Amino acid sequence: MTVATSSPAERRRNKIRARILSAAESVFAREGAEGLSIRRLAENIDYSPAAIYKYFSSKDELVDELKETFFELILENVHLIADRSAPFAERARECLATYIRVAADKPYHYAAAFAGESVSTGPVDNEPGFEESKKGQAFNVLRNMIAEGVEIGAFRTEIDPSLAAKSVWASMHGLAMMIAHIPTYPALKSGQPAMAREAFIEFHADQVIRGMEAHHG
Amino acid sequence: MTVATSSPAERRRNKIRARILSAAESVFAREGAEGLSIRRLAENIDYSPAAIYKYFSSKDELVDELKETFFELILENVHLIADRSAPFAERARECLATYIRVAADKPYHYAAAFAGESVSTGPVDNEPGFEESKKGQAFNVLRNMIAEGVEIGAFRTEIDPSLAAKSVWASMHGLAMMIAHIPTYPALKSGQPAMAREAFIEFHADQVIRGMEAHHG
DNA sequence: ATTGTTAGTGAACAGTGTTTACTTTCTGAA
DNA sequence: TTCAGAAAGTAAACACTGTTCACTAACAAT
Repeated sequence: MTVATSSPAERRRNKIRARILSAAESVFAREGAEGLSIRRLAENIDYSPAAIYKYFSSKDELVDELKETFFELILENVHLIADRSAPFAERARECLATYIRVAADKPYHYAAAFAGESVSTGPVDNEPGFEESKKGQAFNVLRNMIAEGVEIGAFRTEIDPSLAAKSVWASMHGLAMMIAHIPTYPALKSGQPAMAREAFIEFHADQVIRGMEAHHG
Repeated sequence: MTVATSSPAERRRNKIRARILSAAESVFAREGAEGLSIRRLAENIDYSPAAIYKYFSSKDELVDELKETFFELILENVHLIADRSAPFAERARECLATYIRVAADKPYHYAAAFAGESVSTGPVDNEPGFEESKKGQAFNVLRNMIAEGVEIGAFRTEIDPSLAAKSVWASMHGLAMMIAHIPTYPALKSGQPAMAREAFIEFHADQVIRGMEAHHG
């Protein structure tokens, strides 16, 4: 407890850690988790492979940090829309669309964030730590938005926001995954005019929201 | 062109091929693609690792066959529902739910079928061979069902079945992936009573269909 | 019986993530 | 300033992976 929380050695260490992460990030973004090998990474930053293990206990841990950072990015972008003072309908649709856009921008990150090497890795609900994780926070934004929709009468009253949020998230997750794995999604038959991705994203978000809407009259 | 299409040698070969696939299938179902190694597989069937390569040109090709067989299973099950003479609304919802149930039954298969090793592997649309693939056929069942819904006035008239089918598929794909990667999905907060998976599947399918429904009156 | 194709193999190649034993470098206190 | 101890960094090995190659043994057809 002398110099707050940063000795020279410590700062140096963090810098190197960041350099490793940065090098890893750029390879990962282009070639995904399989393409990112410890040996290649070590070569990129002029270290020995073993050196990496002084900063990360495993490749998984390293990749996990990339994933967390990525979900921070999603969360930021979604928050930007969610906190806007636009009409509810528009705000809701844009939140969902933004989620997809960010995912589409870094397909490998998105796919890896869910398709963790081992099935059932990472907290997604229930387990302690979900509320605090970036994923958990993103989920909360979504749930609150749905709750607002129910309150103002835009969505059906019998809708449980927690439950619906899971359904909506699954739907958006599906499109995000499709785009992540198929660069040309949504490709159409060669004969027809191809619908632009952006338009499709809006259509999809619209469909998902329609599923919750109330119909007075 | 002598004995039609089956010499003794050929039948023997197909038998061994099937034995390899069968052994691979059971390992794959339990541990996924990563857990299925050529060496372990070879040991299981008392062959040398190199022998496998006399029957399959690569591990990918072997796994691809498992995936195709799996999608055949999905297609069969969905067809069973689609061809039933039940009310449209029920038929539609059960088609979607069935897709999820089969996926949930073999999570590794489902996840692998989409998250092929290399991004953009396998035809998903546009590319030649999609119409003929099991995936393509499943897509067609879905599109036809939506077209029927539009025709009988259950769905909005402005809906394009091809387009909507992609959106709906994405939504179901999302839930299937969630379940595939998180064995306990949809887990709820420890305080609340957990909603059963089956009920959640129906809820989700219902939401997705609602997104297309017309509202007369 | 001889040829040629096919089935099957052991050993190696080129990778992978990770660990261990070792050296060097730096830091913090006597 | 010296000196112990921790930390940084490494070469080499371990235990895997998918895959290929040269080779032998078995079988089919002429």
